[in-house]
Amino acid sequence: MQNNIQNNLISWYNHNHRQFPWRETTNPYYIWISEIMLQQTTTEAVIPYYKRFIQTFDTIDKLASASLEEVYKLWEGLGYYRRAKHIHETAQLICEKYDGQFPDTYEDILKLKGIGPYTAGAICSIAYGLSAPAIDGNVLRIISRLYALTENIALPKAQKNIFHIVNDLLIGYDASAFNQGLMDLGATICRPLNPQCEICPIAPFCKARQSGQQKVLPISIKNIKHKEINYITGIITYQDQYVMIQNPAGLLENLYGFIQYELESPYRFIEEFEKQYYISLSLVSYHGQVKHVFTHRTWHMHIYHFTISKPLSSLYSLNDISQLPVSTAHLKVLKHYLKTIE
DNA sequence: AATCCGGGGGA
DNA sequence: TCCCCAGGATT
Repeated sequence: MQNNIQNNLISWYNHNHRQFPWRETTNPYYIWISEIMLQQTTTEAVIPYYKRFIQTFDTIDKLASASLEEVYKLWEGLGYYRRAKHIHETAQLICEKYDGQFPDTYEDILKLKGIGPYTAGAICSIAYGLSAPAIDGNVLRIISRLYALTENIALPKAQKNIFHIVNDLLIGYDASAFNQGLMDLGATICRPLNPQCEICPIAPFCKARQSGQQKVLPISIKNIKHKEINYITGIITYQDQYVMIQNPAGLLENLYGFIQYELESPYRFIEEFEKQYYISLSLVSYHGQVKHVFTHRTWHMHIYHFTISKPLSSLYSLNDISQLPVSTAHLKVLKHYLKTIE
């Protein structure tokens, strides 16, 4: 066998690849679910969610007939909740349009909601053995080093260039092993910091290593803007029940949480709440603050306990709440609040 | 092209 | 702290 990038990588992958539950199947439905969960999410975080998900919905049909709420609950804590919504919608579309069979061409797969170029390529190559690139963060880094590319890989132009490079490399080779080989190489050897070039199967072909630039490349410069927001977060109770609302479109869409306003005083919270719900609030106590960091913002949630004198529609007991999909931020708030009233 | 969309872990 | 992670949709 010829000694080249492709053969070295594929052979290395076949002998050294990592074990994951989604690598025990080529069922397109399972590969699809795993690839959606793996978007911007570490493999270790995905494992328990993946197992639980396919155990609960072992067929596309069962996923399609489930309620959206049930799918959100299985996604609770994983983040990027639109993924759950898209998976649910897409399962229903597959049942109607494709008779419950996951589509098997790149074009059809790419049309599905929540599936972009990376995920379409991954599903095509892993589930169907089709020759399609799957360009993720690992591949951008590896190809940048392999060819000593000096462009900023955060830019779409650089990413398109890399797509074409991988597309050419793939022709005539095992796309599944090649694509997954790049992922494993990026995760274990060609890591962002301190790449292990001594044991890399494609080191002889690496331009960055040849020129001593392996600790400089890739160039990856991103614009980061981080906002900090203060919230008055209201724990509003009626007897032993809590007011929880479902978030509108935007951050944490459709997840449940406590009512919070971007204000500086709990007294202004009362004004705002009464204006919106026409129910009077009594301020009872302060319970400290909880910080939650998102990628683009940080919430400082100042927790106040209020009571209402008559019931509101969205009241839930603690037992009810455990059945609702709730954001990690507000699960932290609830836990903190309960600890302070022990 | 820029911005939004979560949460966790490593250094 | 900062950065990254098997990215995609929207504007």
